[in-house]
Amino acid sequence: MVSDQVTRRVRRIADEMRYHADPFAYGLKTKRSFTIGVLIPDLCNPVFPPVIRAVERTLGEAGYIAILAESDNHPEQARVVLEKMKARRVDGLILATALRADHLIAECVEEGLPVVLVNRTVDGDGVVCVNCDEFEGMRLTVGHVAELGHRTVAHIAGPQFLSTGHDRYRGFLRAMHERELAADSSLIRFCDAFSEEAGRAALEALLDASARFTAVVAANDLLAVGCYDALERRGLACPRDLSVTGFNDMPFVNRFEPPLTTVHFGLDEMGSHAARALLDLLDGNAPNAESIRLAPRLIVRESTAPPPSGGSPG
Amino acid sequence: MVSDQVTRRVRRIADEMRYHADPFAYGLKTKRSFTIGVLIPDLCNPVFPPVIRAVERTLGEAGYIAILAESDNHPEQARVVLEKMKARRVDGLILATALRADHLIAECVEEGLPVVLVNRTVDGDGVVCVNCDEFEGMRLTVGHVAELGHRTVAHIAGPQFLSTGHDRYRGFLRAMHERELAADSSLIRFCDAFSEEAGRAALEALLDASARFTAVVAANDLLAVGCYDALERRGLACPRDLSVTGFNDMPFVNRFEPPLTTVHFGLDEMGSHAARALLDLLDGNAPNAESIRLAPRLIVRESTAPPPSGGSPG
DNA sequence: CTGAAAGCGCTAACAA
DNA sequence: TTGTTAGCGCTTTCAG
Repeated sequence: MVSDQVTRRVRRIADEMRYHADPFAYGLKTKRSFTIGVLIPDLCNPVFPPVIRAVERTLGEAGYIAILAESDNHPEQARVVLEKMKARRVDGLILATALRADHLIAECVEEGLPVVLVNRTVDGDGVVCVNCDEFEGMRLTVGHVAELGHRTVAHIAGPQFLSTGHDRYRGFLRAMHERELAADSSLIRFCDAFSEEAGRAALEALLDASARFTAVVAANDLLAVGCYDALERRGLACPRDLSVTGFNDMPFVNRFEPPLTTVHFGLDEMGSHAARALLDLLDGNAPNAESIRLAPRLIVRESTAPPPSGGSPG
Repeated sequence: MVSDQVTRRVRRIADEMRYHADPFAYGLKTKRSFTIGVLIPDLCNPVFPPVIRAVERTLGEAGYIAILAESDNHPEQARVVLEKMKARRVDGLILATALRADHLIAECVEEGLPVVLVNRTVDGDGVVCVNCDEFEGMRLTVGHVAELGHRTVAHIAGPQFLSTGHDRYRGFLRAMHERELAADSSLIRFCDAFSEEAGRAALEALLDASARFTAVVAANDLLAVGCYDALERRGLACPRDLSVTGFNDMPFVNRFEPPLTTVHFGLDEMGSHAARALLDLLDGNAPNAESIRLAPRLIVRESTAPPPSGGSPG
């Protein structure tokens, strides 16, 4: 109802005067903050920066900003932080911290707060998730070590209360079965965190036990580099004495010693998908893809090799 | 004027009812958002996560939240993003993107918006900076390679429009002079970004030139790993053919091949100092430390060794 | 000392 | 279609 030209002129002058609609007044009236809460376990895990970056970009293009917080892997910390975000009147949430059975999420959903999970899923449905196809990732990994000639392969599993830990564990079992390899339960160790420290401890425990194995499939890259540490402490070499694989292909693992064989998927892609799904929710549309599952790809580097001929280190 | 007991009871009931003062109404009235803008060049540079984490923690304890944005090393992007932050009515700014002569910062200061620079300084004064003692870092580095027996040392310098690039360059020159080593200008290459790619290109250029050198001091870790790439392309080995050093000791460089000799300083410490300085400013106090300079420490790892006896690669 | 009311800068509903 | 106004939930001032 107003000419384009006038619109432009007004816009220009508004810019010149550096006028911005006051977000407080706007929000007070409309209850919208154009702010999204993004909750991750740990910023210093190199997996997250690429996804956060993609999330912030995608959100930013739509006029939203993200407020970032870490849970430090503590559910009670997650609760505190979530409460703060709600107090800040966030319009929606992107969570990378979800437990498999997470009442915090159920709560948000009940309150009608749009939520998207990234790199996590939750048991049951009703909440949009974007993650990697963990089963396929494990199939690729196990296939690779099997083809290298490994028959006894160990698994350093992640926390089973996290979907990534649980799905990769189940994926490992299934893939072993498909390859007709025995998944000896004494060759599986569960970690209570996705950390280098936990990975090191788990592999040391495995090496201390009498069982023999020539390859170890870790549930993520951090766990895998923890395995490097365990090997170093024992004076063993990777991949000469033991092949190790990771999951995530986080930045820089290609430069590690040895460069890590791992499962790659688009971390930035994961972030932008998640943000877009949330924007859909925010627009009141059901997101066009209910849950998004990214295709993984195995990146073979130098941490895997055929098994040593003279036996195993275990 | 109200009893403690009553206060507690009210607090408890408010919590139970999940009452939160509305930030919109509060902000509309008071013009305070309890929000800080944090601007960094690039989230995927591993230096930043630790500082951001520390910043967010410190700010969070004081009831503030951070909104994070990346400039992608583009001043015009920085301007856009800063404008958005101002539109969001941030109470203050923490900038890791400052140019040495940055009118954006001058502008903020004029507007009375509290600003603290982190890992950057700005020419002249009037703005609080927290960074590492770059000169001392370079003194440590040059001292180390000199003591290893290197006489001809090259420098891959960072962008000179950034204080880190400029100060480390000057620090290199000064340290060489102190060691009575010639700082041959043909052995110095300037990069226009702190990136692996720029570091690789710079070292390749140096290797292509006829000058000889046995060690290269890179202005940061990313540049240093770029040097690794250049060496690999030429079939040269570090440190056998060439010693290389970095700066920052970013996470995981200890796992690189070879583990990088580099200058360490507390990234988290830098972040918390910056946040605390900003909180001081916000409280109307002049920050108790005008500008904070962190002490560096050299971490000797395996990327440096005595010079090869048979000459140099250059 | 306590309680009422104005007003922050917007949007949306309504009246003209 | 256009202009006016109530009111969002706080803080702060001012009157009681």
